[in-house]
Amino acid sequence: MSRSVTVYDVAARAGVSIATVSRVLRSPDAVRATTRERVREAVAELGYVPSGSARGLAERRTGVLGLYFPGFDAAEEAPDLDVFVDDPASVPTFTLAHDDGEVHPTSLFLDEVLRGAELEAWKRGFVLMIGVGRDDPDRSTVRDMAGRVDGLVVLARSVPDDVLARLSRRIPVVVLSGPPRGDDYDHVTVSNSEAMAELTRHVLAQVPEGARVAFLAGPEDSPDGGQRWEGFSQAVRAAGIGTDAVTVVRGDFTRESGRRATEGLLVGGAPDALVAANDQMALGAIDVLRDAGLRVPEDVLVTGFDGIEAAALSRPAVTTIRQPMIDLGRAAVQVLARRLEHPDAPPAVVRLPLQILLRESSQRPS
Amino acid sequence: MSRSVTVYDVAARAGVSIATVSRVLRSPDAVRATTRERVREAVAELGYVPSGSARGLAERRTGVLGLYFPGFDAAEEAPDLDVFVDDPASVPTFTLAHDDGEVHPTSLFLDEVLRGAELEAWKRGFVLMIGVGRDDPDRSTVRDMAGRVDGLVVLARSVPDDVLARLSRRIPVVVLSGPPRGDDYDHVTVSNSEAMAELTRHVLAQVPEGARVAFLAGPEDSPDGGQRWEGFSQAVRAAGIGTDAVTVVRGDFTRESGRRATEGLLVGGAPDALVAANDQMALGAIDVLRDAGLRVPEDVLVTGFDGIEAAALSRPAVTTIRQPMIDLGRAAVQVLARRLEHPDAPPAVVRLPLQILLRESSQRPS
DNA sequence: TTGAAAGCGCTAACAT
DNA sequence: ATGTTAGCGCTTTCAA
Repeated sequence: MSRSVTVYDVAARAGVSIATVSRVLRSPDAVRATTRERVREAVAELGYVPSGSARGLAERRTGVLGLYFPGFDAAEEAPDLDVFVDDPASVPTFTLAHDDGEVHPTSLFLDEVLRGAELEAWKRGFVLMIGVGRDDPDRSTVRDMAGRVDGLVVLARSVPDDVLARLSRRIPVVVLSGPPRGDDYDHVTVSNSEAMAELTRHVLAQVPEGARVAFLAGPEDSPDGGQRWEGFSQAVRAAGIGTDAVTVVRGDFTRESGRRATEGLLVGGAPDALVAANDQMALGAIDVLRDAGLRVPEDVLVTGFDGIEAAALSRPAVTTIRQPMIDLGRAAVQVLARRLEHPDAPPAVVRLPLQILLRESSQRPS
Repeated sequence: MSRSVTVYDVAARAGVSIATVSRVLRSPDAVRATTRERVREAVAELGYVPSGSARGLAERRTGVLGLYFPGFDAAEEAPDLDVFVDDPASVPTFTLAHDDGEVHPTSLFLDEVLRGAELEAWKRGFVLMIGVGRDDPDRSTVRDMAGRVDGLVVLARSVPDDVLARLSRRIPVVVLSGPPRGDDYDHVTVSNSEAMAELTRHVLAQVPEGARVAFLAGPEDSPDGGQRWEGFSQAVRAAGIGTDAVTVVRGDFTRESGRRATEGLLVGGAPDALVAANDQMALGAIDVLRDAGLRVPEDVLVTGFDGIEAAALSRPAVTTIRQPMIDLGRAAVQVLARRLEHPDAPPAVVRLPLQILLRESSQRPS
């Protein structure tokens, strides 16, 4: 591990020039079979692994694609972990705990996007670098990444506009999820509003004329939340429902906020249907409805959005709209790869279909 | 996007030498304030982003750590996704589906390890590169990675021994999860067998003398499965239970295999307690027990292993042992970072505590 | 088919 | 405080 083995070492060992070593690695057919073998042996004997940095520099491409997320953890929340305790005996081998199923509602979304991105990157011969945006004043992480990759996928709104603009002067950038704005980046997104409108129609079809309908909105500054609201309100308007029959309460996408908002809602009397802007809040709403003695779906229809696992496992199972998470990741990398091949193609906007999953919570028993 | 901006461009623009530009970026205090400002302006105006390859080459370190997994997807299973349809109208914006909660039991484990690794890497100023092992004859992905990173975390058994040996000549390698073998790598792992023994004792304490106990084992070649079996059998022996009172059936860690194995088990009569080598199989077992009219935990005690979300959400909630997944990732990166600082320290083995989560499925109502 | 040599963009002595 | 310059390890013409 002292000094790394280089082309020079391999060349010397095989009795050839470094150019030949390079050729054996990159275009083996350009080298006579016997020499090729000699070089390969030297490579194996020395345990040679080419330096990615040197390659990247010479080739002017790194073979790496980047995926940049907004923080899926609060870094400051994570207690320091220090595995190097002085007294090994002080580390228990297990701990016993009574547990009532505390479940971390962490970003399954990002996990799956990541999977899709990795798969597609691999198919195209790239490896994937990931970075997470934390409260990092100058966004040094994403800039670091930009210097090391051939292209970057960033989640919408995870990078300030000016930083993004700067990075995109060096490498192509694809913006994932979130409303395509009229910028010059490639976008990959989903049809939030259309799908929500369709789901709303499905709900409205099941409630009586003049029923009370409620919308449980997300935070004001969420573009996804905004699009979902638009889809809902459009369907409601199209159904000729007056605004007085519609109540809107707002949460912040957490289950707890769904509970609070629903409690507020119930003060004015229970609605016949409750359309939530995401699954977590829908689950929170169901908690509160149940406590209030209301049955879902018999008394109140409830729907969510996202397709998280808890929505499927909950009783009643919650009707929702699933994001094509894996495909979002795959599509983003595809778009990036295409951009690398055609730097001057016009900006692309790819819109992926959502899947509406009809489950118990939205089916009024007839 | 034509030719990238380099130090030379910045230097020219600011009217200084490239060394000064480099200094402004790396040790700003070594440069007079006015020059520093001039350089910074040039950087901003040109949108300069330093090349990671060039840096890596000059510095002899990349600032990147690698995480290599065994394939969490069957690449060949994934249908090709091609987002560039000629007729955009052919792409639906949503699809409607009735759904009964099919849940993908994918590797939550790896997702969380990844999170932990990324967090710790970030704290230490590294970025993370990830790679997935697929049926790739010459393991080119992991070798590619090895050339691009300063250190590598590999999941146990995801890389053949000879390949690993070769990579470790270039960069330090940490092996994650799985039994530490007497090799020269650093290892980070958990106390599978001790925790399983403890859980088994908990179960045995609740069944009558002479009760029938069953173990639902994992695949033969799984080291984790093996260690869990050892913990179980050791506790059973220690309790003075004869081998005739213990039945062992084997599955492959999937829910379906848990069902099949349990069906086979029931042919010989229901056991009083069923200890499964993972959660999925425990859930499958509960499916079958319920269908057979047996109640959990009243008639049969059941336990799992892993701490997946479905185990917490299922009714009855399943007693299990949770892997400290995030901490595994964090610890692996810590060990790697330490190795980078002390290349000659003796190989470390870090063993993280497991958490036994007692839930309904293993508590005989008294 | 092979070798010599010129970069690739940066860092870090060493000079000034 | 700043500039000059020699690498870092590879790829890729261009010659032989």
